[in-house]
Amino acid sequence: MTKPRPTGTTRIQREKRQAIFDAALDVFSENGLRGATLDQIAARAGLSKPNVIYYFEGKEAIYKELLESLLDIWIAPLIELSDSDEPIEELLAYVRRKLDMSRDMPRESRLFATEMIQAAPHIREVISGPLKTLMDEKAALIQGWMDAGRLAKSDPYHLIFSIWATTQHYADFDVQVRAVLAGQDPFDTAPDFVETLFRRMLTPLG
Amino acid sequence: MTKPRPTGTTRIQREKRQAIFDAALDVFSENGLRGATLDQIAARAGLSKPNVIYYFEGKEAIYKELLESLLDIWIAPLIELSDSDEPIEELLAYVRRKLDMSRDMPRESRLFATEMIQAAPHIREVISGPLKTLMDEKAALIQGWMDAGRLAKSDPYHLIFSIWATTQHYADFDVQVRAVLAGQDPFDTAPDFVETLFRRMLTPLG
DNA sequence: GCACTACTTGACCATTTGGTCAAGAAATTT
DNA sequence: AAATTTCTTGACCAAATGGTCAAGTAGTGC
Repeated sequence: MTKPRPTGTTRIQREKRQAIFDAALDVFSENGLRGATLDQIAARAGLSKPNVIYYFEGKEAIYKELLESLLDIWIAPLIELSDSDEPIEELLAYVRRKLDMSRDMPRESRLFATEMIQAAPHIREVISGPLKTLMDEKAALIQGWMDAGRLAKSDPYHLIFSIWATTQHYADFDVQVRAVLAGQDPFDTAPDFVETLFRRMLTPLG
Repeated sequence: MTKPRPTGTTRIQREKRQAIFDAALDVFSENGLRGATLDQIAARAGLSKPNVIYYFEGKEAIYKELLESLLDIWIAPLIELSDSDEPIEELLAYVRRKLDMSRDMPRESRLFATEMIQAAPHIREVISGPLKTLMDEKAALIQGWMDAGRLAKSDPYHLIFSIWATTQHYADFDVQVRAVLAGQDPFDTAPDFVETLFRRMLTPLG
């Protein structure tokens, strides 16, 4: 028998659970699951440690629920990628959305990055299940565009990987990027660069 | 007064310290500094915990010395990037070396990635000092090629970032990449893709 | 106001973990 | 082989940490 937890959705429950999620996102994205402590999360949420445990089963449960609640948001841009008369613009819009997410949701990006680097023990099934299915679907869409000559030919999977890599880099390695750029805001210049990069990659030759 | 540590370089000291570094690279790259334990490191090195402390000041010291000892190796490819009659081939060779490192040294890649994601508290000075200087130098080299019309114009800093991002992605997100590719070895197909990507990006238009 | 439920927390506990220490086992030197 | 130094570890400790619990404090419906 697990201890009873609040299941309803009173105002107070929504607020406190949200506060815990916010705090947990801060802490987990900075230190990973193992490096984070309940005390840190509780302090940053403005709650006592037992109070946090009142709302969640424990540290691991917070982490897992947080990851799962963010997964949908995280892959939404890829889901939105759909057939279009202008495949290049469609893909560049995807690139732009991903770059916007790196700018506006860096903690989420780092959270997923850390989870992936550590072999994704908590979302492995999602990755090799629904995410793979989604990737196959979108790769087929892109392949179709390539076959129709509307897009330069290349490997659709690696294309998506390279979009992920270049855009997420600005969130995950923010410190390094900013140190090297010495004060200049990366997001002032990155959009133009990545657009150029992928436009050249996608545009069929002459 | 800090406790005396072995300073000489006897055979046994070299071997044991190396064994600890190897084990630490495993453990730190999987869990980060805070997520790793001395017991894990000791066990994987085949030593007792006090024995590990005999060779290093402590957990943090192992981490820091490991990071620093790997830094040189890690940035060596960028140092090697130098002036050439064929700038595109020179840069593509750099891309290839970085991709080879992702394939052959994934633990090192993940170690640095985790450190960066966590705001690089242990190598910040290196990043904003020597690494920035190196980047400025290489960016100027690349800018020179662009000004001479031998390379398509773009932002040299972002160009290097995108090379880092795309190549390191295959090491850091190995699990995800392999899950999506369903058994196919990423490194069979990645080299061609990244070469195409950057060749198109670098080749001046008509 | 009263009864009842939802919420909150100080004090506490068991385990994990970074690190110490004294004493012994191997090497090495003389 | 005796003396000396280097290496090794079982037992131990203090702090950190995930989690519990009983007792109390708000809310809420009547």
